[in-house]
Amino acid sequence: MNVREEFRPDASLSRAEMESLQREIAREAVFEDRFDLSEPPIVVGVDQAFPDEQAVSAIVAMQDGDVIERTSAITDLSIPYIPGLLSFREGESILAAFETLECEPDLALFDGSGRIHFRQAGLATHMGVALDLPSVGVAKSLLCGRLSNPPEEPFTEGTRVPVLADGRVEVEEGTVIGYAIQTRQYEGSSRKINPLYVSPGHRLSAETAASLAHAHCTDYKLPEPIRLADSDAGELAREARQ
DNA sequence: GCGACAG
DNA sequence: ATCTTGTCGC
Repeated sequence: MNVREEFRPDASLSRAEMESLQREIAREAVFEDRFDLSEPPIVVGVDQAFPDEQAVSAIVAMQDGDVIERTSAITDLSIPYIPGLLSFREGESILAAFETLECEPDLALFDGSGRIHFRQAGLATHMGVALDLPSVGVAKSLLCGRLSNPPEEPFTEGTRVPVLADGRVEVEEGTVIGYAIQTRQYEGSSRKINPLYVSPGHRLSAETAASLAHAHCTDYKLPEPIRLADSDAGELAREARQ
């Protein structure tokens, strides 16, 4: 796939420059439904693993329930993990992997936040804008924002709670920036499963992002394309270490 | 100083 | 994320 070079994450930028680029990305991002899905749509899941000081990004493309392509890339890591700047640490390897992808995806699911981000430019938003591809952020914990009228925990399976912008997000407070979704839950057990925090990356509304992510959680808590990409990345990381 | 922090 | 064994539950 083609990459918009002005948005390629550059780890040599200063922290202030990274934050400034994120504000530009957020202005470029569209948090409304502006996409067309081919029939049947091609959905890719993206995930990373980190052997030593390197980043492995794996992409799994699925269509109609089948895997149609798998690809990956490995790059050196140059900056540490800093909350809010994740895409600058992991973005280069992700884009490198996309540049080897042969099929034309309709949608990408990322492991991390999209609009649920201090400057509304999380990993899924940054990558979605850089690739001009409809994207969704699927996080396992909440970076910022707050739940709106959450029911009593643990949430029952199927529960969907709006995530609202709080004082830490650079947008009008109360804006719906994503959803907490309980895709799986135990019944009659003392154990509990945490919800997913889904947010639009690019070209999608929060509602559509939630529905699309949820629709791909066929067998497990995580959307299937992400789950498979996670296992691919993990396996490639083991090989890279040895 | 306090609180809060995706992967 | 990563370092890692055992352990609980079906």
